[in-house]
Amino acid sequence: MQLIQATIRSIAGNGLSDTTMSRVSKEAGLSQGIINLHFQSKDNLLAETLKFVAEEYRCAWTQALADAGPETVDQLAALVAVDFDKTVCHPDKLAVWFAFWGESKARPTYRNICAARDRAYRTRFNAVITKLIEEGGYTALDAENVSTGLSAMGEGMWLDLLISPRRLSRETAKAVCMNYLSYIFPKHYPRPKVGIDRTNAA
Amino acid sequence: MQLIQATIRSIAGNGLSDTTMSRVSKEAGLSQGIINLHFQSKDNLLAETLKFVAEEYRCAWTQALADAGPETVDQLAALVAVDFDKTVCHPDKLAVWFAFWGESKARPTYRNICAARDRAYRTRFNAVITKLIEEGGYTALDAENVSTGLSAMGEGMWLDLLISPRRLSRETAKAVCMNYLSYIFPKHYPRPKVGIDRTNAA
DNA sequence: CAATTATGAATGAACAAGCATTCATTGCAA
DNA sequence: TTGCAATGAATGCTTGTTCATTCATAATTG
Repeated sequence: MQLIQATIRSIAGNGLSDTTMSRVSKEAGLSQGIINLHFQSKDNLLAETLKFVAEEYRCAWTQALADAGPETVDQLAALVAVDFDKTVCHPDKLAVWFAFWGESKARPTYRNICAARDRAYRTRFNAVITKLIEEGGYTALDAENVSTGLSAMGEGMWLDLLISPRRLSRETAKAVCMNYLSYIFPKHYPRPKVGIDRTNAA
Repeated sequence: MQLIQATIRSIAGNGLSDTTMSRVSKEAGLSQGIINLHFQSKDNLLAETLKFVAEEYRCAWTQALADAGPETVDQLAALVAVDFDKTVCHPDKLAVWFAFWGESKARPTYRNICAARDRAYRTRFNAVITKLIEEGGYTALDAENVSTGLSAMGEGMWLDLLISPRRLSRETAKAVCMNYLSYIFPKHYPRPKVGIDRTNAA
């Protein structure tokens, strides 16, 4: 939807607290009243925008998992990779996530949408990691611990990509996560060559 | 300062976009005009609030480093621990960080404060990790990679603590980070017993 | 086939509510 | 009396929302 895309751009460009009805409709090239016509209220537009981004994320990892094939190793690598996918990890989308996370403590609506996304993803994530631990005989590992740490690392990378995109590229961020995997699951992921790629990708 | 504390509580309770001058002054138990008297403008109050939290964080890790003694192993453990310290990792403070991170893409003022905090911290963090790599003869490790990953994991944990404080305690979050360290620096950090503590700390 | 009507999306001026900011006034301590 | 921190009513501006009106297209009619 044209208006949701305009909202995403406005949040990225003006911040959530300076995202007004008139700015969004101007961004969309439409008139003032158009948002209330289609979304009833501003609150609703914002909730729908968050839902849109969350749904896009869900689709991305579902598809990635399907494309990865039957091997658990590939499935886990695919789940990590999707976090740094061009669409999902777009600067504007990152800004949207952080904008809503910042408000989520005060707004149950936002928090619930975020928590639901998290639950769905983590359930699947946990299952893949549990399977890899079993298949690989990594008896010393705890699935909950690994999945909590790995997904936290991914989210922290998003913050770095949001705040200092100059210092970090999506590729480098992914490489750092893969490096973590290579230490946790040494039999399944190659230890990358020393040094992180410092070429600055757009 | 009384007004900055009130601002922190308001951001945590109402969100940044519903944090108004009247709400903050009411929260502080003072009158309408008081903020402009002491801080000139709302923008300035918010910037000072962010600076306050950033400064508090800087003091915390500086002190932690001083208290840790001369051993590099202890220094790194102290830097990880401080992220989950009761004061620094307080729910309201987390809400403040995420609120400003969410706006930072649109507001250079906020972004600069965040980036400055990041630079100072990461320089020190990197130095400690570099030293441990040298001392321990971990030739396969790249300091930049390890420090990027570890600090990202810490920030991701903050998000989990903000969104789902029920699922995760500060202690558990720290344990997950320490588990990462035990895989990266096996000679220096004990591998914790399997399973993460799931007791739900307040 | 042309003329007319019906339909629903889009408009933008108007409105009340809430906002940040100002400043003449107050209260209090020195 | 003096000096200064604090007040809170008043101000002008911006916000979200409404709704009578416009516009473009589809359906109906003679």
